[in-house]
Amino acid sequence: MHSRTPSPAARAGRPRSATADTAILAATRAALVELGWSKLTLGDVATRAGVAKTTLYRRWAGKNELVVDAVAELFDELRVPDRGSLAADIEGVVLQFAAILARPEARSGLMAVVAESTRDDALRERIRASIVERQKRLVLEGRARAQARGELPPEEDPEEAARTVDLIFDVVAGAVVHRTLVSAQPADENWVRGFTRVLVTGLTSLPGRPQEHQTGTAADSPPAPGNRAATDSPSAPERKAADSPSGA
Amino acid sequence: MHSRTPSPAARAGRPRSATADTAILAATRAALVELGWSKLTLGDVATRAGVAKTTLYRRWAGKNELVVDAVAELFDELRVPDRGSLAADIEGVVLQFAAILARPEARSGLMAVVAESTRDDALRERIRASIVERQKRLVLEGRARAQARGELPPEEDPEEAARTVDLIFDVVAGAVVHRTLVSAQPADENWVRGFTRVLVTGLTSLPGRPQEHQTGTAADSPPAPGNRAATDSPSAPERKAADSPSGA
DNA sequence: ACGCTTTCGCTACGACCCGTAGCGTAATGG
DNA sequence: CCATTACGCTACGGGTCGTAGCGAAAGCGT
Repeated sequence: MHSRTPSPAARAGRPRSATADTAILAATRAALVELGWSKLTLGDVATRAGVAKTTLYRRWAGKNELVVDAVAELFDELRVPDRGSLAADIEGVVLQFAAILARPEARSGLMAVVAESTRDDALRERIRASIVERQKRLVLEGRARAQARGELPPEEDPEEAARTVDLIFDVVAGAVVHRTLVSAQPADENWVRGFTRVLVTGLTSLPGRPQEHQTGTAADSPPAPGNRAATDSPSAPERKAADSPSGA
Repeated sequence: MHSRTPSPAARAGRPRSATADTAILAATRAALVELGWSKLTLGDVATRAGVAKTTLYRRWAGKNELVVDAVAELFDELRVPDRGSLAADIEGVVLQFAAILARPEARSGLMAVVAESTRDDALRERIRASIVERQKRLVLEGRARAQARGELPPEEDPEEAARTVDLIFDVVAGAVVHRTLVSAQPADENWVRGFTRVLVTGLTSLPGRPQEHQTGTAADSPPAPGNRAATDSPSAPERKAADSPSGA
């Protein structure tokens, strides 16, 4: 063995410009603010970033993938503040989420790529990995903290717990998105307070597993409801060519 | 006064073909299914509908407005079934809503126009009037029914009540949309049951104006959080030219 | 220092779609 | 029968797409 590649994915030749990546993503967000999704063109982004249009196509397959990466960076700042109670923690996270969605580059970009992802499985997976999964971790973190405080009981059935996390996540993210983008009204403190009150009340005051009273089978869902924790390690965000310069 | 227009908006000349309208909207939905939003072209829709491309532009300002009208018709079938209890009624409506969102023409079309509406106020108003408002009426209907049953107390402060309706609407619609489009998992009976349980528990088991126990002021929200009930009567869907052939 | 490899900037290109103008024709109402 | 409006059709300039091809630049290994 003579030619050992010193580090993975640094094989040979001229390396990709890292500054170009950040410039392109920043230019994409700027273009989203000024033009919105539909009028954003890759040629324009390339000009703003000071690179050639062909460079863009060498790194991203198209507009969709580029915008996903550009928007994903906006969610890097999300944290779970320790405010002392479950309700207060949720309020804090929701307010942060709402603040991000209030920015025009997120508004116009995020929903557009989600819409596109309904016809493009690879794109949806990219969104899930780079945006959704990061948010879901916040829910897990908040639950762990609430359990440590004794506000929530420790989970018994892990599968049931996972389903609850998914439910909470859909409710929280969905409500904020709908309030912000569809109803077009600010998710300000008042709204977040009312929303959190309903959510926390609904979560804490319902018994662990009440009764499968009416409709029928409630807990014997088949073993594979989704594809939880089955699409992770391989086939990362899968850039067009090779390396993965996006923050990560 | 001699030239009395016999009926409003039927002034003179050749009337617009009503069949063409339905054909165009149906063709739009078909194109959404086959091509999705991004690859849908107006020329293609015109060909499918058997009309000239210019006819499309005489009636709709562009792709956005056309798709809004085409998708809006999908929501005509929404009803509030009387299942006997608030929880069961909500489950019924949510399941209907989920069924509509499961159709590909709604998935790819709805989110795309919502995304576009973030930069186009007229488009957002069109969506609100033709889609959102219709759904919100279901919430009002369900609440009235629950009040008649005694499950919910009659509202005291009408402004507070309106705010609650908006909150419920954002939570329900947002959660279903997020579950369906972002998480990309079916909003089936099991999920709807769990979601409804949390929502109904949160709504009913919180007293009308409880205690500002931990987080702080919970009820003294300022009087004007949004601009409710201020954009209604004038400037209807405002087609491009004149008449309004969409179902209505 | 020398190649080898990969990236970069640039130009040019065919293909496609947009949105409109113009024309002759069809369908109503007065 | 005439004014008015809608329709189908064709054609057009303008813009974007995504790719190909080229020479030059920037690293790595020997």
